[in-house]
Amino acid sequence: MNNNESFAEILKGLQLKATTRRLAVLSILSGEQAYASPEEIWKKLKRKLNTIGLPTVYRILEELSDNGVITKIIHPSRQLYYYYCGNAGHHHHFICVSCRKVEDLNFCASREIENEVSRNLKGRVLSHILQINGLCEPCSRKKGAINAF
Amino acid sequence: MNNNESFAEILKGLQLKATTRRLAVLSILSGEQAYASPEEIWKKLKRKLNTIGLPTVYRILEELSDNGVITKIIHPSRQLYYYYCGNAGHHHHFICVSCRKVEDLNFCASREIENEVSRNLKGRVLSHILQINGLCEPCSRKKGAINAF
DNA sequence: TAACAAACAGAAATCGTTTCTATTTGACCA
DNA sequence: TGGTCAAATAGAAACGATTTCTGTTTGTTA
Ligand SMILES: [Zn+2]
Ligand SMILES: [Zn+2]
Ligand SMILES: [Zn+2]
Ligand SMILES: [Zn+2]
Repeated sequence: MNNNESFAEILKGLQLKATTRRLAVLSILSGEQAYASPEEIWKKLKRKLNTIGLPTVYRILEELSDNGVITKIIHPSRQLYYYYCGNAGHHHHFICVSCRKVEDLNFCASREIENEVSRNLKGRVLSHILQINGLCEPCSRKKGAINAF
Repeated sequence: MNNNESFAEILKGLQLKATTRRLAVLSILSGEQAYASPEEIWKKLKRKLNTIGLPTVYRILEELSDNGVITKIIHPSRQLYYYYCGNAGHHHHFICVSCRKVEDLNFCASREIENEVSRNLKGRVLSHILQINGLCEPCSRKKGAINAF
């Protein structure tokens, strides 16, 4: 089973049509080594498709993100970025604000948090954000990398 | 020492002038029970000051947030919100996406994360986000509250 | 292959946020 | 207390990432 077929399966499972556009977005994104902006993804898509609108890219990225197929990056600049992470299961990310590399963290405090919220606050957790912003090893050696964002 | 005086001290410590505008922003924000948007804060400021520009509000909020005096809320809608939290020391928040209440969490995984990043990834942590989005106790009882944001 | 809802293109609008420049203010000191 | 100067601000304007809208196309199912 190649990537396109497995992506089609994923979309079908979410009751989303396996359109050329959606498969192309997943193909591009899964080939990226770093998180990418909607416009960057759009520019790459235009090379392989006759026509593709930027609003379509926004819509597809949001759909896939809402369904957990891709990850939305919370960038300090507040611009939107997305990343495809093959790692199944709930986890969080260390992102490099300089070169945009994404690395998995094997840590999540969701249990402790859930306990505290439900016990002390009697509230209901809908979602949680845990993201570490920093510089990856190569970037932390470069002087001035921190100014790049 | 009243609030204004202590806020002036804080600003002085940050080498920021204790201007009428900055003190007014802190006064408004410290009286809020919920996180507020720049425009909402601006509207309240206009009631107590002759003139105040919206760009000024944005600038002051960002300054105070950068210096850790107030907290920036990472809202699912990606709009900017700020909150004044009197609780000194590093901590994180549970926010209600319906009524905008903010509650403190006594939990932060920064040590574990720092260890994992520096040991496994050899990277450098610049900042981390940990925020729990949900519904507070009263809102979780109301039907339809989840649709309010 | 026909039918229909879902998905899309392209243009346009939206609006939260930032930039810019002239003016005012606050901190400091004589 | 008044003078000085950099810091801070007002107001207008621009910005640009994101969203909305409408007519058209596409994918799925039978
Ligand atoms: Zn991952
Ligand atoms: Zn988690
Ligand atoms: Zn707090
Ligand atoms: Zn923390």
